[in-house]
Amino acid sequence: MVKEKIRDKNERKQAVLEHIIDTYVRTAVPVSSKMVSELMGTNLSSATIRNIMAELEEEGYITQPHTSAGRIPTSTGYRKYVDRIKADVHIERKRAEKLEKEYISRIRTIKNVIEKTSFLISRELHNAGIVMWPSVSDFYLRQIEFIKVRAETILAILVTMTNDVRNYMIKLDKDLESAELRKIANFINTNYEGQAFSQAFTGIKNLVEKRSADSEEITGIADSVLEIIDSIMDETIENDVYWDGFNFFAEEPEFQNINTTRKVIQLFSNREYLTALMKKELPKKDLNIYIGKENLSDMLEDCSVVTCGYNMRGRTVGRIGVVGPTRMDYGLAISTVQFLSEVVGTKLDEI
Amino acid sequence: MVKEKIRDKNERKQAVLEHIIDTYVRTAVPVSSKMVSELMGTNLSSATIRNIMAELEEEGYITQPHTSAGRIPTSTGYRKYVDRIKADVHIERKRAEKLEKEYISRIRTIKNVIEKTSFLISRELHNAGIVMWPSVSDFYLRQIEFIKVRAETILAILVTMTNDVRNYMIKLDKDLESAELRKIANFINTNYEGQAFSQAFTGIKNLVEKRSADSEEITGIADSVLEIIDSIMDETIENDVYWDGFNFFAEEPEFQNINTTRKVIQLFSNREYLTALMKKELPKKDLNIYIGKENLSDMLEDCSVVTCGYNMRGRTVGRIGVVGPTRMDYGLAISTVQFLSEVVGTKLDEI
DNA sequence: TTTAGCACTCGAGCATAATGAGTGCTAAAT
DNA sequence: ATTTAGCACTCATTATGCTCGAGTGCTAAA
Repeated sequence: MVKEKIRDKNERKQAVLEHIIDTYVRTAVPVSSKMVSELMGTNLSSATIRNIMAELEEEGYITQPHTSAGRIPTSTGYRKYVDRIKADVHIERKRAEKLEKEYISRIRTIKNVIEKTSFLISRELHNAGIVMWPSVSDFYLRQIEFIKVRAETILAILVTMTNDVRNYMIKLDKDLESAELRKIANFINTNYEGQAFSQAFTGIKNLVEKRSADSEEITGIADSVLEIIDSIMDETIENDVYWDGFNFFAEEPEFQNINTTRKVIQLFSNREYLTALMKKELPKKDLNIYIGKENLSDMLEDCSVVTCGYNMRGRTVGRIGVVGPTRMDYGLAISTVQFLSEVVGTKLDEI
Repeated sequence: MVKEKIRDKNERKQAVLEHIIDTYVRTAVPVSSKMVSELMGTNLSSATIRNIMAELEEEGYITQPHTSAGRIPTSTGYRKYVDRIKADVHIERKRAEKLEKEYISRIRTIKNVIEKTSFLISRELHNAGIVMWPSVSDFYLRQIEFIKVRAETILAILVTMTNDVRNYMIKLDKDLESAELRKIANFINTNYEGQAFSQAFTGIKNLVEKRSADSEEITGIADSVLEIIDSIMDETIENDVYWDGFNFFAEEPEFQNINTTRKVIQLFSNREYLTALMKKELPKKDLNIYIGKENLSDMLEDCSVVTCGYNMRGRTVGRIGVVGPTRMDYGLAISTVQFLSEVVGTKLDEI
């Protein structure tokens, strides 16, 4: 019986926290006990709510900007809220269908998917949408070609199964003839089409290093092949980040604060940080959420970042996400990012 | 004699305007008559200066934020100032040498030049540096290759004399064999290496359309060649814009004003506008300056834009410039942009 | 034509007070 | 034991009035 009561109480407390967060997210104004009391269907007076709110403040979930103001959630408060809702957040069928339809036209390359997705995230959530490309080494090889640009310099062109194209200028120790280059390209194209670049490259390296019989066509120039492959592998390991909708920040009331503004601009002026942030979480497919001060960088201390990995052929190869002020509709953000990460996965597999 | 006096007077008036502008640009604080009187070496009292300032205000060159404040320049004021100084602004030898030295290392491609230049502009002027790429059709052909990606789809790869690479996916009406593609590439490479792409392409079109004897190698597939050339020409006509140092805006006092801030963010969130702005001025090599309200767009009404064309092999093919608040050191901006546009020209010709 | 001198204007800074939203605490009610 | 009515208290916000001083415009004298 005692246990029962405690659970009741905790649930009520939780409900209060949720109401505070929901309305604060909507209005950007500190929430009063009276407000919460009205929102809770149960007829609890504001005085009771005040007691509960005092406890919530004690526990660090909410805080007062000043004595005679209502409460606003802390990072910890948002965290508790998010941890509670994240498991059972689901996108509405209608929204899901509407979003999926946006991918119908002109989605032929990964680039198309990346751009469309960051656009959709920013439009739907009114915040900056960010998308990390798969590393080129995770793409699938359709074709590789080498062009001799001048003595000892070649241009390697990688065409992926998704029709994205990458090129790398490579300086070699030894000069190669166009015919030799064609031989190498031919060897790779016939034996490795459809494989991931990383896989293809390690495959080639193994074969060449072992001087395997399968690679007799290129035995004479084995060293150069290894040199080429190594150079390309160096370049293809990077994950680029693309974003859109930074301007939505300017519309948020948080933007009144010059200091916050400066930090956000700083953030979006230096590519590296956002890239590092997403890269760190890359291997996992899971949803990941950093709220306010949970972010290690000052630049992000007034922001939250919600990201989720996406798969290509069953492997997690990139992440998509949203960056916005801490006062963010986490439910919507989670459901949208999570859903779109699935869509990105399917689209990538479809093309 | 009368004429002589009037010139004296006008010159004095001009000097007052210049002092107001110089100090306002430095301090961002309205300039008082006392201040100006001290700055002018001549011993004119503040009362006299006040009379002159009243005239300047009458004529629309300066304005008062409020009755008991000093004066700040208007767009017209800046304009008059700029028109007066722009002819005899020259960069100091030392600065010029220092800037030129920055281009020593790792400048091998146009991309390197573009990125270095926008970085230098933003660093030197503490404002956003913008650089418009030459259109690909103005690049010089080192090599062109075609890769057959699948039936009726080919990838065209353009390598420029500066080692920049562009690729375009082209859908054809008719299928072509790899051998045929190689023939076309070969034809172009042997006959047009070193020429500007635009020139090469029109040359090819003429030849092929006339069924000239010089093009007998490719007569069988003339239609396809024309189709390919047309597709590429469509794509290569664009001028991309690159920028850097947007974050410097956040440090200017103008940034305290949320409204200005919003507009500036809007501006940098939509690529098209800046591109259009520079494109419009492209054909001319001249320095171009838009001050405050002279800009047609609201987004730029608190900003000024200083741009200058740069040449490649004697033709103006792109522009570089700076975007900053109206309160900008125009002298420095003009000399830097002008000088760097020359440097860009030489560097492009060198690589 | 210049300038000293002075009245005038107006923003900035500061103190004071009223208002009211919202709280915390206590004592009574359930 | 829990809830709540009631009330004192706090403090941001707004308004008001005040002084200070920077800067002006104008006038009359130099």
